[in-house]
Amino acid sequence: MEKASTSIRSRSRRPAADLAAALLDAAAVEFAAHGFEGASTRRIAERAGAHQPQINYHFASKEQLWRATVDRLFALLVVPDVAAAPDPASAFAAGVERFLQVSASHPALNRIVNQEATAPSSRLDWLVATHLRPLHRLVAAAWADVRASGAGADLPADEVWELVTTYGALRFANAPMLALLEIPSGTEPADAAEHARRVLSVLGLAPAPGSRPGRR
Amino acid sequence: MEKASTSIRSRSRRPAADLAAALLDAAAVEFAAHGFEGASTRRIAERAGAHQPQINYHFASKEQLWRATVDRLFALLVVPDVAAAPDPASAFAAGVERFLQVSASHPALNRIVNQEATAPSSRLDWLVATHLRPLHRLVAAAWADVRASGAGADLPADEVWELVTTYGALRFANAPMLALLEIPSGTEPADAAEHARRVLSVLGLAPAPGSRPGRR
DNA sequence: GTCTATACCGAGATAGAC
DNA sequence: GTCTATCTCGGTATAGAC
Repeated sequence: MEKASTSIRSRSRRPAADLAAALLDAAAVEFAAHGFEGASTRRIAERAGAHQPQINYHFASKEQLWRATVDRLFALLVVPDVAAAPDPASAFAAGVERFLQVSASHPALNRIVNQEATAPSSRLDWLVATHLRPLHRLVAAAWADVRASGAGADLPADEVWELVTTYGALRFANAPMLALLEIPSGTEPADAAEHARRVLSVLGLAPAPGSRPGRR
Repeated sequence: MEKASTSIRSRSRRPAADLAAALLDAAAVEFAAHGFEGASTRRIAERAGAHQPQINYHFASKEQLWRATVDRLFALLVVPDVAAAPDPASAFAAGVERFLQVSASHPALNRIVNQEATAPSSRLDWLVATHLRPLHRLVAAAWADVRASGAGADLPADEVWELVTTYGALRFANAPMLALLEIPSGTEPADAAEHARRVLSVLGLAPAPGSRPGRR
């Protein structure tokens, strides 16, 4: 599409950590747009302003680069303040909003997950075992707390997971398609917050900034 | 993964139309699993029990094969009985169920759409202009009728479109991932019908086999 | 219409000078 | 650590015998 800078940086002119980070940023974009098999290390390197063999130097292989990219994206989901919410319902709502904020600002996360989700592969096995299953467990436990506190709609935890990861996240992951359909899908924090409100409303956790949860 | 049959059919032993259909079936699976760029015409031909150059004979190019594959999948969505429903709400519900039945029996449809949805491309332009925009218009008009009849939840048409295409369809498109998460997602007609009931419930069109629409 | 053979290109990865 | 040069493989597409 477009050159990273004017051309490739001259010579050994960047701290190694910076280059690794630039490669990971570029890899996220390319893997998200073309999938693992469709993405090319040449284009990733070009986007990062580097030469293609640099990838094999800093990462062992294309697959290792992919894993490092995924690790970096999922790390954005860990919330700094654990359990700083007054009740299970607002804690859950805060988690959903956090997820959607990251989904809006880093659409590569859900794009990569959905690219892998449609076919069995060693990458999908790793993705589920390393990242998705722990998250899924966390969400299930948190939803059980919400329900035990009397809040939330009468939905099983798996339905909640599906609603949040599909209806919640795809608005940002599929932004190029929605734009062509003229369905507005802003990615500013305020847009993500508004979308989170809609998702939470389906979950029976209506506005909930203060309290007053259990609706339905 | 696995050979189509024992090996490639001996010689000119299949009507041309059959081979074209077999190639389209194989293409749907491969494009759905690996995306346009990740799929290979060699594997598609192999899966169809044909030789790779046959693809360029029956279809002009990989891209033309892809378009023919998409056309064939979207053709499954056209309902034979138009306007055979007593009221807008049950007509809408029948359309949603039809969509989810096809999504369950032919997961390639939504997989291919989602593969393309994440990045601009000439394929996405064609997909939206040819198939998605007409469908989107149809759904918007049908939802307006539902709302005018006093039925359905207080949601804008675009939200309804998003809910149906994401929460509704991804359960089947992402089945390999959901299986690893041990989230049950059967693809039998009864499973699809049950899922349709859940989706329709979110839309405020609860059971609605007979009538009694407007809930919320 | 179908086959074999192959042209041509771009992929990921490696060697070795600097 | 970074570069150029190159290896090997698999991709799409085409030529031409049958």
